[in-house]
Amino acid sequence: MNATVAQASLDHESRIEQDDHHAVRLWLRLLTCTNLIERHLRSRLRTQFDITLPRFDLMAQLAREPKGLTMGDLSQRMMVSGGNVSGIASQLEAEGLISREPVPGNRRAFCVTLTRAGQQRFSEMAEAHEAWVAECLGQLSGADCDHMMSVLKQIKTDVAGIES
Amino acid sequence: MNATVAQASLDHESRIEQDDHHAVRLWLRLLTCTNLIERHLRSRLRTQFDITLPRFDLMAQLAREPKGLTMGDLSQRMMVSGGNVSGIASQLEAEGLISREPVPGNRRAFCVTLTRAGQQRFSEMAEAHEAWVAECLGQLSGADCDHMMSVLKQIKTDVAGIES
DNA sequence: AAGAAACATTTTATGTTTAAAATATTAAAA
DNA sequence: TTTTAATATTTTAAACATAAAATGTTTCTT
Repeated sequence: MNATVAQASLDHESRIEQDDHHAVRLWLRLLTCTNLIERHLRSRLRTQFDITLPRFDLMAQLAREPKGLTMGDLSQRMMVSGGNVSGIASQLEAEGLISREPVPGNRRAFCVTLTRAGQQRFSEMAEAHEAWVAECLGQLSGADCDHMMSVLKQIKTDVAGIES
Repeated sequence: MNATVAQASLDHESRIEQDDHHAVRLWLRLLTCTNLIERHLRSRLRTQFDITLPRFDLMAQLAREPKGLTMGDLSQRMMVSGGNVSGIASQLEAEGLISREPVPGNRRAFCVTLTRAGQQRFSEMAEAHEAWVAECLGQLSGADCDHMMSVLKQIKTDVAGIES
């Protein structure tokens, strides 16, 4: 990684370089795999329900919180920018799937909830979505699934610790 | 998954439903993890080298093929649309990092290669990029890494088989 | 050779995403 | 009270992404 390292540590360095290469290879495969599935789901949502993945994700967050969420909550949970949530929410509101109502004690915030139509629509989509995901990942053994879950959890922790 | 299934198969069905839930949970974690790392790399590339991930990816493809690639090759390898490659390549060309030259025997195609400056620039970035990825994934044991690789390979195959 | 089909790329229109600026509200400090 | 800082959201500008149309080239058929 650094051409100026002492020759005495060459073995060690080459070992580290190899590990780095392995890490990159794993990363590329991880990325390809995720993109493949994401593309698949995106395409199905488009063709079957004429909806985009971000819109579906926003509705999924709301479905988990019947009491509603603020725009900021949504931004945080979806891990996207506030401006992004703002745009997506506008579209969903125009379609009558969500509603934005002012919060009594706080004139800055809006409480976003699924409308009746939104709940109905989402439950249909969620069922199909679950089946599509199972189609992609269902072939994995329980052990593989568990192992992946724990490794990914560790990665999540590792990455979160970097920027601190 | 289907509310109309016979009661006699309830155990079996509930088992399937549970597996589906597991699949969704795994998918969400996979997505979160990948996004986390991608965001991290994107941000580092931006701050350290003032370049975007797509531009870096395009240069990475060219770095692997010193003889150059056509626009169509790039589109296929990067798994993005041709129009997209066209736009990204224009910018990189304007910055003098790649060059597009006509192919002798085929006036339709262009051969895209890294310029001298592009090679130099990319090798700096690649070194840093590798270290960043290792920072994210380097804590994994060799066994975990190998296991992930094989599981992801299977997933890739499974997903590819769906749309056929 | 002429026309049709396939190929390689670019352009256009539309939509997504982010960062940053702008707007407005609330809370805290002087 | 007035200023300041923090909060919540929207708007704007730029990059990215796709599909579809347009352009030009090559190959195949007849």
